[in-house]
This record gives sequence, C-alpha cells and structure tokens, in this order.
Amino acid sequence: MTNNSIFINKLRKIGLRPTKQRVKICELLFLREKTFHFTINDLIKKISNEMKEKISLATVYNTVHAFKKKGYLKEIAINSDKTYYDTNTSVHHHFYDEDTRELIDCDENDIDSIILKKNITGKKINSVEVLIKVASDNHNQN
Amino acid sequence: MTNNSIFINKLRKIGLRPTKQRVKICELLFLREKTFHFTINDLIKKISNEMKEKISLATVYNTVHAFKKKGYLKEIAINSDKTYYDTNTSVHHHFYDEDTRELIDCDENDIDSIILKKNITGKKINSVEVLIKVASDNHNQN
DNA sequence: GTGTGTGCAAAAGGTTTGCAAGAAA
DNA sequence: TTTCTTGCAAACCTTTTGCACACAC
Repeated sequence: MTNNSIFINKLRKIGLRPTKQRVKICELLFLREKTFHFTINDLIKKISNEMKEKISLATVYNTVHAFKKKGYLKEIAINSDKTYYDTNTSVHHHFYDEDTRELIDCDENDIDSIILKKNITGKKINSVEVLIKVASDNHNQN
Repeated sequence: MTNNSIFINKLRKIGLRPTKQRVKICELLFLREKTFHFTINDLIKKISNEMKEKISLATVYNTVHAFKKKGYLKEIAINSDKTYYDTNTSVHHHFYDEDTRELIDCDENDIDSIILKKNITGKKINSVEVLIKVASDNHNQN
C-alpha cells in the first residue's frame, strides 16, 4: 500500500474528497518524523520547491482549515502577523524564537503540566497553551 | 494636581512629548480600576464614544507602540486577526473567551507558576505566557 | 527654529470570498 | 448529473508608511 493510498483512504474516511491537491499537502505535512510548524506561506513555498507543484492560495487555505477542523492540525497562538500551524495536535507547548520567527516544541518533560484551580463559570476549557518567547542574549527586544 | 498633569509629567519623564492625543489616550487607558484589554479598534471606538474625540489611526498605532516599547502596555499572544494589548504589564496569564473574543485576566492564585526545566541554548527567555481558551459548553468549536 | 508628532491617504501583507470551470461520487 | 473542490481575482481587514502640516520645546 503506497503512502498515497493511505492518505486517500484517510481523507475519504473523514469525509473529505481525496483530491490531488489534498493528497500532495498530506504528503508534505504528515510524511515526516518530526513535528512540523508552518505558516501558509511556508507551505506554499514547500509545495513549489519540494514538490515542483503549484496549488492555489485559496486551495491551500481551504485544505489547512479543513485539516484543522478535523483535528489534524493545530493553530498556535502567537502575536504574529501570520498564523502558525502545527502537525503535532497533542497537548504540548512551544518556544517561539523571536530572532528567527520559528516555533520549537517544548518537550513535555521540560515543563510541569499546568494546573488550573479555577475556570470561568459556564465555560468549557478548549485548550491551555504555554508560549515561551526567546531571543538571543544580545537581541534588542522592542 | 489634575490627572492630566500627572500624565503630562509621566510622558515627559519617559521621553515622550505630552501631546493632546497622548494624554487623552492615557486617560482612557490608565484611569481605571481594572485591567483593560483591548485591540486598536476597541481603543478608537472608545475614543470616539467616550471622549467624543477623533484621533487618527496612525496616531493611535504610534501611541500604543510607544507605550508598549516603554513598558506601559503588554501585547498578548492570541491567534486572532487582531493584536490585543493589556494595561496590566506584570507577569500574568489569560483566559480567552472564544465566544465573545474577550480576554480575562487569570488570577495568580488560579494557576501555579510555570517552572521551566530547560531552555534553548544561547537564548534568553523574554516571556512565558499561558493562554486558556474557553467557550460556552454548547459552542461549536471550529 | 528644530525636531518630534499628527493626520491623511495610499500601500502592504495576510486572509477571505464570489464565482466559473473542473473533478469526484 | 449532482455535489464538492479548485483557482483566480477581487475584496477585506489590520497594520505600516510617506509626506505635508502642526505642535512642543
């Protein structure tokens, strides 16, 4: 069974038609050892550089939104001009390198689990995210 | 001593000319009991609704950036299309209500302090932020 | 007077949308 | 053939920028 057919089955199973574009994006995102952090722009560049393909902006946005909705991608909270996504959808935290604008996974052993003692009345907790912003020592942080 | 003259002195002290616009924005932001969370758009609306004034978009952005640079405002990391600011510049965390798109301060007793066991080599930690996303129980989270 | 700040409008950058053409079921 | 998806361009929204005029010192 090829990688493609695995993705084709998965897509069908979650109710998304396995189009050529979606399968390509799956290959790019999920055929990797390490967690992948990316912006839409990163993804478009990778599609053209690594796969020598061209998938339209609208389709890439559509696909990423669909994958996020289905729980295969996680959106990371950063106050950046761009939206960052993560292929690791488990509960985990991040370092954000302000010099390189890169996200780095925080190992679960690097940080104690967050214990909340109170919640907002009538609300359900959807996520708890920790973001540790770092920069080189000589970085002028404005 | 009026509130205005306090702000005028403060502004001068930190090296910002106390213009009419900056003093107005100070009144709006810092003459309040509670922490204030806002987007630029919120601020502009408040200026026109509560103060019956009009300060240009560019000036509001300039002022907010200047205050942030001087440490009087804090930028909050949320994956929203807008940037959120907080008049509470101390280390503290937030609930983000996905229904109302509002930020709520997390009391320091509501959450244990985060203990980091590891850092990225050669980098300095600039901030550690926790964001707890909440929504009403029947909210369809997409 | 000199340097800084303001305001307007234009530009920029990321994201969304409408719609016609194309592909999957 | 019906429904979903793609791709393009235009629209949208927030934020930034350039520049002339005004204000603070």
